[in-house]
Amino acid sequence: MDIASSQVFEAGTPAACRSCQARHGVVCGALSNGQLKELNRHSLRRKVGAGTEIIAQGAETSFYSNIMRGVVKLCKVMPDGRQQIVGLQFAPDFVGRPFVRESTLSAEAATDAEICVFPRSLLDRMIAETPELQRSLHDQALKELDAAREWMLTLGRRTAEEKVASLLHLIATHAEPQTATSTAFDLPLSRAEIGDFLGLTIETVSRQMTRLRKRGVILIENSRHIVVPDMDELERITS
Amino acid sequence: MDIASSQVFEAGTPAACRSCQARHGVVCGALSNGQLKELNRHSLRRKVGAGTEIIAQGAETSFYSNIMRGVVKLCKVMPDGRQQIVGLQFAPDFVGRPFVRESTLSAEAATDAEICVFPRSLLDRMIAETPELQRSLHDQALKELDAAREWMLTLGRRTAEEKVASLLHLIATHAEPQTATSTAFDLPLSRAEIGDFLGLTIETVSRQMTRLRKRGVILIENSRHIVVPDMDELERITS
DNA sequence: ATCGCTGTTTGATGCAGATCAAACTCGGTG
DNA sequence: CACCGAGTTTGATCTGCATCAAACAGCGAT
Repeated sequence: MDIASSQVFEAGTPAACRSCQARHGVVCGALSNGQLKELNRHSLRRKVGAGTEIIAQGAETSFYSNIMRGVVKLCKVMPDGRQQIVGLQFAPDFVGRPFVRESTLSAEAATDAEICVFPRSLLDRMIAETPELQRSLHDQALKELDAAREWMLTLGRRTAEEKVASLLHLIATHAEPQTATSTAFDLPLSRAEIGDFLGLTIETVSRQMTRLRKRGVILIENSRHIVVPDMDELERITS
Repeated sequence: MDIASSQVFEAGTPAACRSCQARHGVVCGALSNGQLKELNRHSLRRKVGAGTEIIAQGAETSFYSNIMRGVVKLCKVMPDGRQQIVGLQFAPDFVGRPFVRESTLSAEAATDAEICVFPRSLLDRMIAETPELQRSLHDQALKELDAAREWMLTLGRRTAEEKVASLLHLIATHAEPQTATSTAFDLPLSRAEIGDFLGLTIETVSRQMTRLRKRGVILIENSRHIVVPDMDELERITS
């Protein structure tokens, strides 16, 4: 399950990363053609199944990734097992903590995903040489900081109903296919994961979902597929 | 009360910022002598009283600051008045959101403080020209991100008692004068502010403080001055 | 001193969400 | 098909924190 396993960089075939050449991803967009070529020689595109741990909490990291497809959750767990999701990342986000060897959180694929994996040492060097890349990662860090703080407000001050509505709004906003007002999307998270993101139990999440359904705010096609007839209505509940 | 008032930069006397020359602060440590001189010509050291709003939520910001002394709280408030503190900043932290015109949160002096104020346009230019400054601000953003995520765990998954212990631990860690195991410090926050940081009410904060006192974990010399006989004991409660 | 104001503590009661428990759904498997 | 197990929903009850209410402490102004 460990993406960092040595065969990735040593025994694996370092295939060119076509997506990166196409300038997807936070990292590749900021590089020169020469750098991109070098990065491609040492990077590898990987498909990972839902639930795969990409980075372990407390472990040394030897690589960074770009998310090319799918959703990755960032998790913190306490010694007694209590758990909190502290961020959701979507393509084309960057995963990894520049400059610091040890990760204070775990990153896990929430859905099946494709990621583009770079050796840490190489990317650290490129960051140091490329102000534009530094800037690009700085931007992402600030974006994540805003998201984290917005979520602190949700965790600290919103009711269970508002929390669930906020989560649905967040997912809907990041899901691609949207019509004018109505939106349909797949939830990348189970009820348990939603609970861990919102600081609630499974049961409370479930109850709030059915309350929203009974009020006509959402349709639950199945537990993972949601339709929102009117996004404004959902946003209103968010507060 | 508005620090950004025009007289600061137009009518005020732009005194040299001695602290910055001494390389305090996140910004000044990363600049060349020439840049520092230019920055000094346009920056101003200001004393602000506790409660002064430095940046208003939703307002355009025309300046950044370095905290030279005191504590600054970062706040988000909801339309209905519910409020969440999303960060505490101590000297020599940087205050302001690079690259973005409008602030999504307010910054307010929690204690009497001294800050070093720079015009936004000038510092933005220096960031663009100075990779080391970019790096320095990037580092701070990552540090704040780690802190925000750690606090998300506290908000989502810790009990009231653990929350209060976590806050005391946080403050104790950032307060300067510490003996080997025992620590004494001033709380920079009122009970109401602590509640807004922890997602609790004033009453619950107060009750948990007296519980910790009765158990001998802390001494409350007065409501703002705390002694922790054994930091390990406090840390244990934090979980 | 006495007043009045603001912040804090303490007490009594209520309720949102946790916990405990059981039924239901659905996709996979022998 | 029946069976199983994991995930989800629903119901009954409990509890930690919120809410409502009142006393208390500190402190500047008169």
